[in-house]
Amino acid sequence: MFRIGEFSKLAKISIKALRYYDRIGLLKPAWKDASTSYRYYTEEQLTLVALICAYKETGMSVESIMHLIKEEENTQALLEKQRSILLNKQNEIQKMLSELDILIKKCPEQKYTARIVTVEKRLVYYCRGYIASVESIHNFIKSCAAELARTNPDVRLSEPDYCCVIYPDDSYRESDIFIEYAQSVDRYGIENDFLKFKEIEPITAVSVTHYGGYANLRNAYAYAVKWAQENGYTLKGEPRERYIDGAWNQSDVSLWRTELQLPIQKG
Amino acid sequence: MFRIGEFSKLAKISIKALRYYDRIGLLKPAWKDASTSYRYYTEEQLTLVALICAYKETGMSVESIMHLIKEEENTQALLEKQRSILLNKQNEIQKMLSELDILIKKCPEQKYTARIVTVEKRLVYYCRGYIASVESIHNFIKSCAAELARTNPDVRLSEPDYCCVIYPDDSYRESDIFIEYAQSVDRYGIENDFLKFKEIEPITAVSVTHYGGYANLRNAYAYAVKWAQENGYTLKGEPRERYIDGAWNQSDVSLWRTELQLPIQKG
DNA sequence: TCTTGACTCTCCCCTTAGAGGAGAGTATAT
DNA sequence: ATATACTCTCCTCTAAGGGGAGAGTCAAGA
Repeated sequence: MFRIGEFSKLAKISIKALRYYDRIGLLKPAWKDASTSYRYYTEEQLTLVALICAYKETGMSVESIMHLIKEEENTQALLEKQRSILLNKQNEIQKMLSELDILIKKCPEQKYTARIVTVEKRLVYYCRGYIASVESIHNFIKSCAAELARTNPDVRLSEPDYCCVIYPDDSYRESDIFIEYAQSVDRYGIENDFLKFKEIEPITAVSVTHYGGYANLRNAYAYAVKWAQENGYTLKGEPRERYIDGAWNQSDVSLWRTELQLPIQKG
Repeated sequence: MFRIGEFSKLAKISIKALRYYDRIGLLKPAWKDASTSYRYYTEEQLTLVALICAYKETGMSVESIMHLIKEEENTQALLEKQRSILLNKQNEIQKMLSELDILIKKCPEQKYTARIVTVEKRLVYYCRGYIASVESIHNFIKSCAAELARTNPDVRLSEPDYCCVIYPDDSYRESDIFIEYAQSVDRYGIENDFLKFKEIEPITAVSVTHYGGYANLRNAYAYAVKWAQENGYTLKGEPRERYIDGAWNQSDVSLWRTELQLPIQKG
């Protein structure tokens, strides 16, 4: 039996970590003196610590390690899950590096041009729901189209096309984004919980087209708002986003095209 | 002027983040109503948010972004620093992935063999200091050798060789590890704050040789402790580690060789 | 003018995996 | 008996906000 300090040196793990693992139940000392609260560990527990540390080397969370140690979950599955987490992180870092390169090279800012558009009153079908992130927006749009085809095979998409997304939530969020997708159609159809029809009010809006990924769509907003301001308009109503070209038809991100419509009124 | 909700939607940033940035001073609202505490933002601040978010896309900390925004530090330098941080993370993830592969493939455990060694009383020079992590141990050893050569050019390393590292700290730590490096020599020399001489007491120890990286040196400890236990010895004294082959002479990690000596006594 | 619903405020707790330290109790060698 | 080393629990801290409670505020419709 070793006291915590000696065990710590033999196991090459900090005392703090041992006490923490005791507390959360990952590794209880073999015996704890009830009167002094001293922790005592056995030499068999050295092997267990080695296993825990091996798992930790993979970047796994202590919670997952706890599952593994107690064999509550399938080991291979958890390891594979961890691998996919790591691959994900790798991708994120790749993205960050390329963003960094853009900043280091001081690439010229995108030039925007604004124009006034009027969107007539028209009939749309629309769906509201939550998406995990803006990257997965086309999956949502696909499921809307599929739902329309399933429940209203006779409804046709109409010209002039109108297809946009608004974010009716109070404020912006990074995840679990609440969105509304709308697409103009030629007639009313059958509604359900997910898919409904409505007439959208006509608006006048300042329109700005953004090329590229969605991360710097903010710049388009900033430009549009500034332009409206300078030209004596005030904003009124929910901004709309029309995803024209994107991951669904263009693999080159720089060809993605998104139109922004900020409803305005004179004054 | 926009209230926080509308500004949040236009800037595509959460209200919580805006309030947080206000609190830490990264982005104060253009005006704050003293009586209601309402925050009001201007359209110029949209551009600023876009910049902040662009920096955030690189994974930079808000603290660094604050420096960049306030132009307190050299922009290019900070960006390059961030790049090296990211490259570092990339390496770590690579390591984790290979550790994961080892676990998934259930590679057979290393087989250890223990033997009893006696280390005679002998004269050593020794240095104590802190190292950032066990990976940088050979740099420390190099600086010890350099110090000896500088201050005691006439002192020779003696046979039988004795060269080891102990961790005289109370317990194990991951970083800022306090170590003592010792190497046997043929005579006393001039001491200074860093380098000293002493005779080490003779010990009997159980010796186990470990091949490979230091991450699973724990297994060697576990084996040695168990072996000592089963053969009726009790541990007594600081474990010693002899780094025989390592990063300094072998690029292939699997060829690294480390000897563990756990001092024991019969009983 | 009143009300109602939407919006905003501050304050508090929560997240990981422990680190650092204070103050008090305990083991062991001299 | 004491000195020193060791251990205990408890507290606060980390980064970047998220979630929610309870209270106050704004703007539009009745």
